[in-house]
Parts: sequence; structure tokens; C-alpha cells
Amino acid sequence: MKKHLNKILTETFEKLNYPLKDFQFDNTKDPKFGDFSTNAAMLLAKDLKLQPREIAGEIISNLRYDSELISKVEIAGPGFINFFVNENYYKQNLLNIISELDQYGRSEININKTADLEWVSANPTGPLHLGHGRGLCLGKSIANLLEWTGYRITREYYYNDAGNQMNNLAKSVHARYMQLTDPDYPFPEDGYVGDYVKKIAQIIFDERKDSLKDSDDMDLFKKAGENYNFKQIRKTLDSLGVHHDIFFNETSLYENKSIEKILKEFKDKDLSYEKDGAVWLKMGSGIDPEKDKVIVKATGEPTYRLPDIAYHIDKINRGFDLIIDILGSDHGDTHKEVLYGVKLLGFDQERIKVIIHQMVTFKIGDETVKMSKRSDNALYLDDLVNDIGADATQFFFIMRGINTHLDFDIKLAKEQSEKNPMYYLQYAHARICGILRNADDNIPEYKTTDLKDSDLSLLSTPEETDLLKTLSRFPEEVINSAASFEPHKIITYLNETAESFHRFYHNNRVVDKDNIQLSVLRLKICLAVRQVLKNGFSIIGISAPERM
RNA sequence: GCGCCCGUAGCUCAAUCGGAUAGAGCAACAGCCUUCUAAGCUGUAGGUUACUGGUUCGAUUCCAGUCGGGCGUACCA
Repeated sequence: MKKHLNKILTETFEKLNYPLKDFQFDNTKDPKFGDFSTNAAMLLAKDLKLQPREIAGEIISNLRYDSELISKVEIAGPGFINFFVNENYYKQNLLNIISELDQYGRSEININKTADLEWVSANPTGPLHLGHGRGLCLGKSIANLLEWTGYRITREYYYNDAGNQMNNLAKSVHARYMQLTDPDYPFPEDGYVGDYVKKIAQIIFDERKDSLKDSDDMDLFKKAGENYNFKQIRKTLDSLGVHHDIFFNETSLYENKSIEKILKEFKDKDLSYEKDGAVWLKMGSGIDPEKDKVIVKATGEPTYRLPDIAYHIDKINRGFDLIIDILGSDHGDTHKEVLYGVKLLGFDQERIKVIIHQMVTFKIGDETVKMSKRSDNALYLDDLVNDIGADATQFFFIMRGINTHLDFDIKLAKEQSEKNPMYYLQYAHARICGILRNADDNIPEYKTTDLKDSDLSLLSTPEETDLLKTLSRFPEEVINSAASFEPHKIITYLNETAESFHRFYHNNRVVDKDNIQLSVLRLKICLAVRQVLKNGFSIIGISAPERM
């Protein structure tokens, strides 16, 4: 519809010899302003040195539109041009929803494009904890959103099973293993204190008894830890419906020499230098040495920056049209250094989109939940999912914009009542299912009737019209939400849809044996609403219950 | 100190590249179930969009400054 409006307005501008501006069409907030409005006339006011309302008048009198689609065009306020869409348009759209079903809302604007989404990417040093939740759930929804606009998505998990953190894990497992026979065996000061370490030690002990007592082969402990932790992580991911296509091991970047190559290239291009035994990368065009960053430590080991740069170059070379990283704000600054490094080597980092979400505060009622990675009472993501369920976990993590801090009220998420915003949406779906069950017995015709043969003019109440309008917005909402990588917009929209439906339900008897024709039409509307809700739920990643 | 994000109703948050009277839910108050799920609907009340200035037809949105909060500011990742 907006496309159509854009076209006729552009034609009018050409006819009047007006300069083409980047005018926009908005959905109006108030029905008295019509369905769409444009600011076109206001944008021209300055250039033409005329009153906006005057220009708007000129535009309207030269505007040629299809009266099948648009019933009225008006000037309002400071110079808005408001378009009133013919109600028939929305009624016809009902046919689209019913025929497209689970395809309704999908678009092809990104068809034939590929995207790579990398997220979660926790190293296998322990189970996923609450801090991983927001990014995890966001990534799941964003991947769905992009798919709905046509992208072919690769879901990727980047991890490192070498380095300090893993050595630390190995030492921790080893110490717990030794403590099974010698309770006084010392535990490393900064070791991983979680109970899972004890479990890993116990598993090793069950298999090998005390045969490793005198061994200092840390590799075995490391491997056992990695295996156990990854199994746990994948179980958690699975419980939230997240499945990665690729688990990319950082070690492979060493094996295929790409890190070596990059290091050499930095050196050859005079972008790095040695100081205090370490290799530094010149940041900020090398003007300000204060900003330079270490890429190889004095010990000879690269910092995370080097493999990260290599990893992103690898992704670029794989030819994706879009490369997305999802990070928490606690890692907010690091990506800039990495992208800068990528740019220094002459790669186009424009295709890389870094999504940074703010931190989460967990609350149980008024009480704030303390989180600490190193303490043994850390709350794991598994505990949360077990406690409140996968749906509520998913919903609460993505219900707010990513740039704002999120207060996650665990008590509220768990509550099965009207206070919980997720139930408002799911209830609408369950309610429709209930109506349809009723109709199965009383108005079975609704399943076989073809809308093409129906008299759509029977639909005339304000609630019906409003609901049909809301449903027609879904495809556009998906596109907008995907374009800004903000799944919470879908929730906002679904809320409006549910609200509109509940109002419709309240004021319009759906199943009425004395008026089969109208009942069938209203049941078709119910089918359409159920479909839109279901499609929306599948994007954000929650279930669509048939009964509640 | 510096960098990024944020400050909107009592609380948690929306507000479509700057648009018309800043919207929802919860909490409060008043109504609505012998008819399809009351986890619902209707109404009332609640705001100087932290503050000060600027840009313009028009600012919650953009710019500058002030105050307040979060995160970072490693030869950890």
C-alpha cells in the first residue's frame, strides 16, 4: 500500500515539477487522520516558499488515485496529507492471510542473500549462566526475523578450547579429582568453584578410579571438562530451541596459519611494532600510542584480538552479505578494535553488524539476584528455564529494546496470571482455538466456505474493521523489525493485535446459529488472527497453546 | 578522567530515518460473567519526556552543556 502511495505521489510531483523529496508515509495514530499520512508538503515548504497547506492543496488536486484502494484524501494540521484506505482493501487482505497461512508475513526483500549470525559463543569452561540469556534469546529471534525477510542464515558459535581459561578449568578439575582421595588437596586460588567441576571429577574417578593420582597430564582433565561442559551447553541451547549450524573452533585459525599470516601482514605494512617484549597494533592511525593494543603478549601468545580479527576475515571470505555478532555491553568496546583491525587489512567491514545489548538485572519480586561467575551459587540458565519455562525465558529476555537495561522479574515471569504480559498474547490464541472448537460443532461450514463467494460487506462493525487493519500491518512490521534487528517490535505489534482481537470478541458474537453467513465471516477473521499470532510467536520463539 | 548505552506516569517499558492530543501493562479507583475461555472488556485518575540552552514549520527523538545510573577503560575473553 505504501508503495502504491509513493508511486502516485511521485507521479504528482513530476507533473507539478516539484523537487523530489524523501517524503515518508506513516501509519497514523488516530483514525480521524486516515490510515496513512505523508509529510511531503511540509518538506517542500522551504524550497517553494509557500505555506505547507497551500502546497498540500496543490498536490491533492493533481493527485490521481485508484478509488478502489483509496476512499478519501485530506489536508490536516500543519500540512499533512492524509489518505483514507478503502475498507475493501483490508477485507481482501483477509483472503491473503487465509491462503498464505504460515507464509503470511514472509517477504522476499532479502531473497538470495546470505547472513551469518554468531552468538552465545561461550567457552566450554562451565554451563551457560543467566548473563548469557539475553544474547542467546535475542539471537534466536533475530535469526528467525531475518529468515522471514528472505535471508538464508548460517547460525554460528565461536569457541576457544585452548588458552588460560581452559587451563584453569583443567587445574580445577584436577584439584577436585585429587580431593576425592585427599580432602586436603589445595584448590587453585582462582579456580572454577562451581559444583559442575566436582561432577566432572567424579565422572573421571568413576572411570579411572585413583589411577591418575600421580599423573600430571592436564590434557585429560581439560578434555573431560570440555566434553562435559559442551554437552551441558548444548542441552541448554536445545531446551531453548537454539540450534547452531557451525561450531567454529578458534584453534583452527592457528592450524590453517591465518593468524600467522595476519601477524606478518600487520608487520609488513608497518601497522604493528614491538615494545616491552609484546607486539602492539597501531590504533587510531598510529597517532596516539596510548590507544595501541597488544596483539601478542610477551609470552608469545596472541591476545583474543588477533584470532578475532582472523575469524572475522574468515567470515568475510566466506562471502556472506551480512555478518552479525551479538554481544553484551560488557564486551561493547572490544569489537571496535577487532573491526579496526579488519579494516587495516583492507577488508570491507561494512557488512559486519554488531548488535550490542545492555545488561540484565534479575529480580525476584523486589529482591535483586546477585550474579557472580566465580561463586558457587551462580544461577545457571538451566535453572531459570526449569523454573519458569522456555517460553517465559525467551519472552522476557527479548520483550524490551536492546539499548535499555532489562529488569528481569523472575517471579513475574513465573506467574501464570494476567500480570504476566506473555499470557495476554497466548491467551488470545487459546481463546480463538476455543471458539473454533465450538464452531466445529455448530458452524462446520466455516471450514469449507470460500471467502471469494462470501458477501464481505456483512463485516461492518468498528471492531471488525480495526482488527482487519491491524492484521494487514503484520508483513510490514516483520520487515521493520528485521531491518532494525529489534524483535521486541514484534511483541509490541502482537500486543496490539491481541488487544484488537479481545475487543472484537467482546463486542461481536462470533458463533451464532441464527446468522450463519456472518458467523462464517467472523470465524474466518478468527482463523486469520490465530494465524498472525502463530506466525508472530514462531518469530519471537514461543509456543502457541491451544488451551490455557 | 575518557569511551559506549540509558534517564518518559508510583513501577516495568513503548513511541515507525524529527510529526498532529507522548501510549501500553502492572499497581489505584468505578463498572461488566444464566451467551463462544473474566489470563478478558469498558471507564476514571496518573506527565514541565532529568535539567538548561540551541537547531526549525514542528524536538521524547538531532546538537552542546549540567546532573544522575549501567557497562567498559588488561600483555582476561
